[in-house]
Amino acid sequence: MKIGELAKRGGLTAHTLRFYEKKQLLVPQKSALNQYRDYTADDLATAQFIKRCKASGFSLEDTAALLQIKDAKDAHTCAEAKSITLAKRADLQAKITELQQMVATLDELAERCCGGAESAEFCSIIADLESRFEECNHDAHH
Amino acid sequence: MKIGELAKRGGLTAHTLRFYEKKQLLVPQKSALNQYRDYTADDLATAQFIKRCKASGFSLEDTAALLQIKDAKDAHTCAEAKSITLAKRADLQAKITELQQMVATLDELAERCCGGAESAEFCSIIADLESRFEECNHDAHH
DNA sequence: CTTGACCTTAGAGTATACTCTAGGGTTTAT
DNA sequence: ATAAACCCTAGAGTATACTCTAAGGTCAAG
Ligand SMILES: [Zn+2]
Ligand SMILES: [Zn+2]
Ligand SMILES: [Zn+2]
Ligand SMILES: [Zn+2]
Repeated sequence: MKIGELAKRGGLTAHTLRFYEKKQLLVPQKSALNQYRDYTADDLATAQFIKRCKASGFSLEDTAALLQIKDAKDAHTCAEAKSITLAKRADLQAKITELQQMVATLDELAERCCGGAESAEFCSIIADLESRFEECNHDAHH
Repeated sequence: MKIGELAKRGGLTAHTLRFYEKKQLLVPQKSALNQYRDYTADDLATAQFIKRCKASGFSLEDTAALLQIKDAKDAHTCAEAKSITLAKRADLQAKITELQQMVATLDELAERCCGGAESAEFCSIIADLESRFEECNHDAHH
């Protein structure tokens, strides 16, 4: 099938498919006649594999490694696949922890600010970011 | 003070300070004599304000808005500051939820794979990503 | 046979936040 | 006075994952 059909069936764009090809993730045959890309059903399966990798949080680099395993299973091991998976899990968990810390900080910032239409002169958020750590002085502007 | 001193005292690099200047976050005076940047104590405070914004999860764009409030408090309100803060909180929370979903998926992938040195032919991780959803066939390679 | 839909390539643009380089001038200390 | 250390600008490079454009060739329907 041509690139447009694979794009439609795979739920991605022709641009993205050409990008994946440049990255060696999905390299189709080319028609000898007109140089159009000619994708097979296997190529569609690979496109879906890539989408699942993405949905699971893998980078394109991880995905390339997983594709290598998929395409030559005998030459690879469960250990490799699991190692990639657990490494990514650890990455994401670290990122989550970092973001949760930020959310906690933002909660602290927000909960002490009145959020009103008054001047920010006594705003606790600005004060905290300035490291003055004063209370949002409500008496002063309410 | 010159850029190197502010960098050292603020815990960032001169490159970063020039970058922030290009982004209009922190624009110092320039010495008439030699065109060297001339930072004040207030500029140092601003650099620290920016660092705290970053640590709280704000983008440089958010930070620019917060700096505008900080530098003209009378012209801004608590509502503005709180709105930026809560919007960022929501962003980060959404990102966390997305990442947690990915971690859950990775956990499912990993827990059924033996992680052994055997061929990946029957690896549940690869099978799942191929959407075959088989069990990691341990009998086959153990 | 023409029109519109689709295909090709190479390369630039988007977003975020830096990070670094080249080429050249200034300051400071010995 | 000279060398190390520091400063300047403009612009390119890094990372990730696309996204789009320009200029042109091909295909299918009426
Ligand atoms: Zn208030
Ligand atoms: Zn406030
Ligand atoms: Zn196994
Ligand atoms: Zn396995």
